[in-house]
Parts: sequence; C-alpha cells; structure tokens
Amino acid sequence: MKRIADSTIRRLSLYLRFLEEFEARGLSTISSDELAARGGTTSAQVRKDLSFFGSFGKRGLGYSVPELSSRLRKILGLEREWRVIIIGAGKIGAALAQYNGFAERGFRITAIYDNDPRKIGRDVDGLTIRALDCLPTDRESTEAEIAVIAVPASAAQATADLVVDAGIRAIMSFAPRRLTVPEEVSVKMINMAMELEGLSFALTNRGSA
Amino acid sequence: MKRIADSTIRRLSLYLRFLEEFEARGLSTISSDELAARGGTTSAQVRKDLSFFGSFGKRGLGYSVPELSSRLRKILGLEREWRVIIIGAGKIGAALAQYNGFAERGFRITAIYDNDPRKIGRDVDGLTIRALDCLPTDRESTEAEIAVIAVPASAAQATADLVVDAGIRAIMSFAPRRLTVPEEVSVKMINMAMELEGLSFALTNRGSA
DNA sequence: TTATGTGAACGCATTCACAGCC
DNA sequence: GGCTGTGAATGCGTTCACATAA
Repeated sequence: MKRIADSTIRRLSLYLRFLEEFEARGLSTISSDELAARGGTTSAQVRKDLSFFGSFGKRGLGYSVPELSSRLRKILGLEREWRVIIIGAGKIGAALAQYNGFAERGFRITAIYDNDPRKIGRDVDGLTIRALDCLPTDRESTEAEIAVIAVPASAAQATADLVVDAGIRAIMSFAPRRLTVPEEVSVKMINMAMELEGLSFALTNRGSA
Repeated sequence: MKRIADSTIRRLSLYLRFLEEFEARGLSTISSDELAARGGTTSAQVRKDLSFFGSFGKRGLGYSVPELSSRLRKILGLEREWRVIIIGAGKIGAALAQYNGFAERGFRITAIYDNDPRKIGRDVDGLTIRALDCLPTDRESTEAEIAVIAVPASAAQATADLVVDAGIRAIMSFAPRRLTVPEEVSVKMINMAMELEGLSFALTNRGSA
C-alpha cells in the first residue's frame, strides 16, 4: 500500500463520524460535497482521500452511507475491539480511565498502572491500579495493543521503552517530549499545554498575522 | 507579520521547553543542532523557524540560552498570565480543572461552567461549577481570554457561539466536530478518540504501509 | 573553523479541472 | 445533468547548500 498522509487518516475518522450520524438518521446516500461541508474541507479533498483506498461511490449519485461507513471502519481497523492500557494514574491518566468516549469507539481500557506505592491497589472506575512492574507479565495474558502514556515528562522515555519491550506497537503520549521508538512503533502525541501556547501566540499576534 | 505555519509555532513551544531545561542546568549557549536533536528535527528547520522572527544567534557560536528562551516567551505571548475558563464539567472538563500542567505554563483556570443543574454549585478543585448562563456577565468582570470546550459533540457549536458572543477569541475544543467561528477567533482541536483511530489504522496496516 | 541566516531546490499535500460513468 | 475519480497544476513547508559573520 502507498504511504498515506496522517492528515488523510484524521479526515477519514471525521468522515466516519458524519456517516454514522447520517446512518442513524436513516439517510442512504451522501455526496462528497456534503461530507466536505461537515468536515470543513472540499469535495475534491474528500474524493482524493477515499481514492487512496478504492472507488466507493457512484458517479452522478454519491456514496452509499452504510457501505462507505463500513468501508471506512474496515480501513481504519475499527471492526474489532482494541485493548488499551494506561500508564500513569495521575490527574490525566485517572480521567482517561473514567472517560467513556474511548469505549464507545471500540477502545477498551483493560488496565491502569503506576509506580507510586500510594496509588497501587487503589480503584479507578472499576480498575485497580497496578504496579508498573507487572506490565510485562500482564501483557503476556492480556495482550493489550495500545498504551497511553500519562506520566511526567521526565519518565516518558523510560516508560516508552518499557512498553515497547513488552511488545506494544502503538503509543498515545501526553508527555511533552519526543519519544524515541523503533520505527515499527506508532506514536501519537497529545500536548494540551502546547496547544494553549499556540492560542497564546494567536492572541498575541492577532491583527498582524 | 508574515503568515507563520502552525507547525512552526508548535516547534517553538517545544524548543522553549528544552531551553528551560538547559537554563535550569545553568548552560549558557546552545546550537541549532542540539535543539534539533532534542526536538526530533533538523538544525536547518530550527534556524528557519527562528528566522521568521529575527536573528537571535551568533555565527560560529550558537544561541544564548537565556536570551533565546526570553525571545521565544515573548514571541509566544507567554510573558503574561492567561485566564482560561472550562465549559463542561464532565469527565474531561473536571480532569482539566484539576490538572496542574496548565497553571505551570501560565494558563490559570478561573472558572468552570456546566448547564446540568445537578452539577452546578458542586466544587471541583477549589472552583465552584457555575451555570452556563452566567458566562456572559461573568466574562465582563473576569475577562477570560481562552475557553476550553469539553461538552458533548452535539452541544459544541452552540457552546462555541456562546463563547464567541461573550467576546472570547481563543478556543481549545475536545469535541469531535468542526466549529464554525468568525475568522478572528482561533480554534485548536484535541480529539483523543481520533488519535486512537490513527493508531488503529497504523496497527491494522503495519508492514504494508 | 564553526555555526548562523537565507535564497533556492525539493517533495508532498491540496486544489483544479475535466474525462468518465450513472 | 450530476457527481465521482484522477492526472496535472499549484502552493507550501521542509531541506539543501552556501555566503556570512564570529
């Protein structure tokens, strides 16, 4: 398969959301124009994004809503459930464990870890916080596929190494640090403070920018 | 000022973090190469990013750590404190209110709002959850500059409209929906479920991608 | 000699425009 | 006629390479 841009994948996710809304409303077809309007992009962009994966539409008509959403779910790998573990039971980690938005999208949180003895054994939304040392053995049985790293920046790289050694190939990290990982491991960074700084920049330079 | 790419601003944020670490360790100069290595980019990229704003280095020597970090703080608008309000006291909103990472970077959370009567009046980390209706009048006195939208997707646009009407010009949204706002309003989207879907895609198509 | 600053070259994502099919 | 699918054109961020200054 040809290399696909990250931005394309992010848009596919977005299209799928709209398709699911349309599906819920019982609509049967949709045009690239309608998808584009909802996603804040152009119809050409929508068609190009889809074209990397095949031809799903009918000329003169548009796309079948159930068919296209099924194709997108397949492309994105969302036909199965993914097992997610959270490392770090601080404010962010604990909030994520309690957040329902992941499960709704097929990402089931199976465990939460920390290395602070005061936190280990405590309960977070039905999950018991486990010692980080347990991770390698735990994984042999649970086979989690995705790790969320929500530890302090200074511990992020060591945590990533541990997670990769345990056989995990996908990481979502909240630490403001670039993680060095083998190339077969995918990493997504989420940095809220950095986004706020982007807003600070925009506010400071508005008018002239 | 010339239009600056988002990616440049995000990298400036990152450089600033490294500079602060260097400053804390008492180092006085740093080269574009060292900054690049830490940030996972190239020295040419670092120099180009900085060149949009001026010439801060000394040829043959590098950059003065305290001077460059001060310049970056000024560029990013981080010499002042920003007042942030959170809309939506659900899992995400409440977690953000308790999270210390923002205050550390100069973003002070001054209020949290919800429109669920059962939540209004409750306390979250020292802040009392206020009725959403209070926002317009509150803002006249508090003059918050940034709003974090952590409401369900279906309410996101209405919330954005309310916030914009109240005079706020910067929004960080956690709702998986494109927000339509006047062009003078800056919006940053954070969508964790979408990032997870990106990982799902990578895992599903690994090897062939 | 060393490392910055920057115009020029490059590569890649987006946009255009139209041929192709319903 | 309407809308998709796609090569070609465009625009833009990144990389290169070297003149410039310490």
